Amino acid sequence: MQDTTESLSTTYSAREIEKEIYKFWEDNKFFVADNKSNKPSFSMVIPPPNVTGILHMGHALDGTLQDILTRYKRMKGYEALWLPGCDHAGIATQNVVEKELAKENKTRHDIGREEFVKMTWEWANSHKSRILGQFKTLGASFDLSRARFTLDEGCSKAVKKVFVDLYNKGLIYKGKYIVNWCPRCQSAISDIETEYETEKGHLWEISYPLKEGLGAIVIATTRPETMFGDVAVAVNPSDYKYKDLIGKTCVIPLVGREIPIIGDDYVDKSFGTGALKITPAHDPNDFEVGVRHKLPSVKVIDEQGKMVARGEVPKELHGMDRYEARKRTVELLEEHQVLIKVDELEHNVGKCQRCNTTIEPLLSEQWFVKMEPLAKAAIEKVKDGSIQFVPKRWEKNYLMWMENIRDWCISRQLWWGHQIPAYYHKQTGEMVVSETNPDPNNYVQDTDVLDTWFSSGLWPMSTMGFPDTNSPDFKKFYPTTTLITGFDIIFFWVARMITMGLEFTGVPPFSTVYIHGLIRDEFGQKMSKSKGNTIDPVLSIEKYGCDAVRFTLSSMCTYGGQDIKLSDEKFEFGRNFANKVWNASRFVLMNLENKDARLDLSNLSIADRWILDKLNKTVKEVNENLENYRIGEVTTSLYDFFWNSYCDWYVELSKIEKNEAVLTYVLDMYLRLLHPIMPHLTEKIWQLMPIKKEKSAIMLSEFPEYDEKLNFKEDSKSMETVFEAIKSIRNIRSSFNISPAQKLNIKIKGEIELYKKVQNYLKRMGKVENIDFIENEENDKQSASAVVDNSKIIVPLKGLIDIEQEIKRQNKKLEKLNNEKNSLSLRMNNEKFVKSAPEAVVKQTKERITEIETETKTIEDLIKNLS
RNA sequence: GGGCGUUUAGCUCAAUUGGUAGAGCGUCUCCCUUACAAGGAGAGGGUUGGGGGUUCGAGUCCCUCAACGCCCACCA
Repeated sequence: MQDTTESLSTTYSAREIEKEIYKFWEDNKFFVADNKSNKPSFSMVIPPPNVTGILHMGHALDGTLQDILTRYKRMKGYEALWLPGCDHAGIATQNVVEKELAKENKTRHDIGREEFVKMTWEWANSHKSRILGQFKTLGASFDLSRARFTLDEGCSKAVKKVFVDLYNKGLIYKGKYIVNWCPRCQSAISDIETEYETEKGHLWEISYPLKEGLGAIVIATTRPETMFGDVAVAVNPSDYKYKDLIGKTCVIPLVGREIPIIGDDYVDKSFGTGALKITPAHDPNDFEVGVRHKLPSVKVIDEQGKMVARGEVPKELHGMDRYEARKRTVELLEEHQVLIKVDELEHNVGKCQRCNTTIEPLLSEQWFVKMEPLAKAAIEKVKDGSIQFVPKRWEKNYLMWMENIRDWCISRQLWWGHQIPAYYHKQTGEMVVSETNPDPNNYVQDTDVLDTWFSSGLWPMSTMGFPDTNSPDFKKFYPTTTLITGFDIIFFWVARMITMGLEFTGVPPFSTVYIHGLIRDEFGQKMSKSKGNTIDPVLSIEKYGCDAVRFTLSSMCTYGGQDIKLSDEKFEFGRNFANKVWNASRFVLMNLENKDARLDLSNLSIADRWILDKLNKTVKEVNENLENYRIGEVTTSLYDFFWNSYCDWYVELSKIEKNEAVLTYVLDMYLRLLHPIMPHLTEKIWQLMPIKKEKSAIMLSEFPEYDEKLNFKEDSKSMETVFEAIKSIRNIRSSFNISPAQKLNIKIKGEIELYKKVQNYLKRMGKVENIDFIENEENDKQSASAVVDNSKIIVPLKGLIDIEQEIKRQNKKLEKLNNEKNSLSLRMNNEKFVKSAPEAVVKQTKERITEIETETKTIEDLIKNLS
C-alpha cells in the first residue's frame, strides 16, 4: 500500500504522467490492429493533415473525437483500427519549398523538375513525423505501423489504376476549356479551390463604333484590358434599344478589329448599358456564349497574367501586367474619347484558395472528371441511408452540391504530385493512357500532376490496400466505419471519397460521417495565423495537460455541431476536473485497507445502493451518448456523476462509514467510462488500483454496460431526500450566519425510520451534534425549520435566531410553492387538460399538488408558531 | 439570388419524442473541515430576439419580422 500512496503525489503533474503512459501503450503495441482478429472490426482513417503543416486546434478537436471513438470501440470489443497518415498537399507543399528556394533567389525552373521533386520529397520526409508526432501528444491511439502518405507507392498504384479505369470508361477526358488559372501558382485550380471576395472596382462604359454608318454601341465592363480579346458584343434580343443592331458589325476601339453584334438571352438588360462585350478566352460566361454562337477565342492574357505580345493587343501593352494594362487601356480610351462613363462597382473577384492571388479565367487544355454519372450512386447511397451524416442537416448540403455537380478539373501545372499517367508519342503526339509508359524511348509522360484531392479521395481504399482488394487489411477493415471531419471539406474530400469508393468497390467507404464544428477564437472569428488569434494546441497541452485539453474540447461539442468559441482559459475547466479525479482517486486508494474487497450486492447500505444506481444511470447515458456522437453530453454526465455524486456525497460519506468494495468498484467502472476522453489519467490511476484486473491496461479493459441488477430506485430516492434534508440544514446555518465550527442539535419529525438509519450521515454532512426524533411537535419559537417531503427538520437556535428573518425565509418558500401550485391548479381545473394530456402527466400533476399542499400547510403552521 | 445556421442567466453554452428552463465561468456571503483553494458550503440571477398562430400545454411545431454568421451561385 505504501507504494501506491507514495506514487500518487498531491500535485497532479499531467504532462509527466501523460508522457509516461503514452510510452507504455506504444511500447506494448496496444494501438496496432490485428487483421486476423475474429472480433468485429471498427475502422477509421484520419483526415490526412498536410505533410508540411503543424498541429492546430482543428486537428486537436478532430483527433480527440476520433480517438474517443476508437478507444470506446476498442473497449467495446471491436478490433479497432485508426489509421494515420499525411497528405502531400500539392500546391501548399510546393509553395513552401518554392519559398525556400526564393530565399536563395532561385525558382523551381532554375533547378529543374527532377531536382525540385527530390528536394520536395526531402522536405516532406523531414516533416512527415512532425505532424503525426504532434498528434501523439494528443494521446492518439492510432496505428502508426500502418501510417500512410498520399504520395507513397501504394497510393500511387491506386491513383494510376483509378485514373486509367475512369479514362477507359470515358469518365476522364482532356479538353480545352476555360479554367480558374492562378498566375502565381502557375496552375489551373478547381472551382471549389476558388474563393470569391467582394472588391471595390469600376464599371467602365466604352463606346464601340458601328462599322456601317454613324453611331456606336456602348458596352459596360469591369475589365477593359480584356477588350482586345473580344469576339462579339452581345445584347438581349428582347431589348428594344438594340434590337435593330443585332447582326450588324462594330469595331473594337484602339485596335480597329471588327466584331459582330449578337443577341443572347444571357445578357441582363438592366445591368450597365445592356450591351456586353464577349471575351470567351477570359470569362467563363462569355466562353459559354462563344460556344453557343460558334465564335472564336482570342487569348490576350497569358499564364503569367501579362498581356500577350501579339497583333490583337496594342504594341505598347505587350508583356504588360494585367493591372498595369488595365490602367493604360483606360488612359488610351480616354485619349480616344471612347470612354463614356466610369462608375464605382462592388463585385466579386475569384481568388486562389492557397495564395489569395486573383484568378485569371483562362482558356487552356486540362483534364477533367465527368462527375454527373459518378454522382448518381453517391446521391443514392446517402438518400437511402447507407451513408448517414451526423448531424443530419449536412446531408442536404451534400445532396445539393452533388445534384448540381460540375465536372472536376483534376490537372495541375505543378511538379509536386501524382504525374498524370498519360503518355505522348514523341513524334506523332499520339496519346496513350496507361499505368506504365508503353515505350520509354518513344513516349513522354504528361507533365501535369493531379489535384491533391484526387489521391485523398481514394484514401479509405488506398490505405487499406486497394487496388489489391484481397489484402488482409482490405478484407478486415474496408469499408471503414465512421469518418470524422469538419464541414469545410465535405465537398473537397467527403464527397469525392464517396464517389470513388462506390465506383471502385461498390460499397460506401464509410457508413457514418460525423461532422463537427470549426474552432473559432473567443470572439467567433476564424482562427488564422495572419490574424494572430490562433491557440497552439501543443502549448495548451503543455500548460494544462492533454487530458484537460481533450475534456474541454469534448465538453464543447454540441449535438448540433455548432462552431466552438475557444479561449486558452477554457482549458482550466478540463484541468480542474482532471485534478479532481486525481485527488479523489488518491484519497480512495490511500484509505483502502482490504484490497480483496469484492462487491456483494446483498450487503449494501442505502448510500451504496444510491451510488450504484447513479453509476448505472451514468453508464447508460454515456453508452447511449457515445453511440449517438453526443460527445458534449457524455462529458456532462461524466462530470456531474463524479463531482456532484461521487465526490461531494459518496466519498464524503465514506469518511464515516465505508464499503471499500463499492468505493473501488465505482471508481473502477467510472475510470473505464472516462477513459476514452481522458485516457492517460484514467490509465495511470487504474494501474495503481489494488484490484483484480482482467487486462493489463484500462484501454484494453471492458467498457461498462448498463446492469439491471444495479437499479435501486427506491433507496436511491430516499437517499436523495436525505441529501435534501442535509442541504436544508446547511441552508439554515448559512442563513443565520452560524459558524461552521458550531455543531447543531436538531429535531426530526416524520420519516423517523429513514432518518434513524442515516443519522450518522446527517451528523457528518450537516455538522450536527445530536438528533432528537420526535413524535409530537413542541412549540418552540427559538428554532428554524425545513420541510422535506413528509418530514420536518427543526434546528433549535436559542439566542441565535432572528425570528423576523426566519419568517421572511419561510415566506419566501411559501411564495415559491404558491406560484407553482397556482399554475398547476390552473391546469388541473382545465377539463381539456385532464381529458387530453397523457395519464402519467395528469397523475404527476395531481401528486405534485398534494405534495405542495402538505408542505404549504406545514410551513404555514410554522409561521403561525413563530409569530 | 438560392440554401443553412444562430439568437435562452453578466459571459460561454445545454435542454432527447411539446409537459412549468439547466451547467460551467463570473458575481455575492461564509470556510485553509487532514483528497482536492485547480477546493468546500450557501445565495442571487431568465416575459427563452420581436410579433402572430397551432395546442389543454411551446425554448421546442408553423408563419412573419429583425440582427448576426456560414455555404453555394454569381453581376458583365
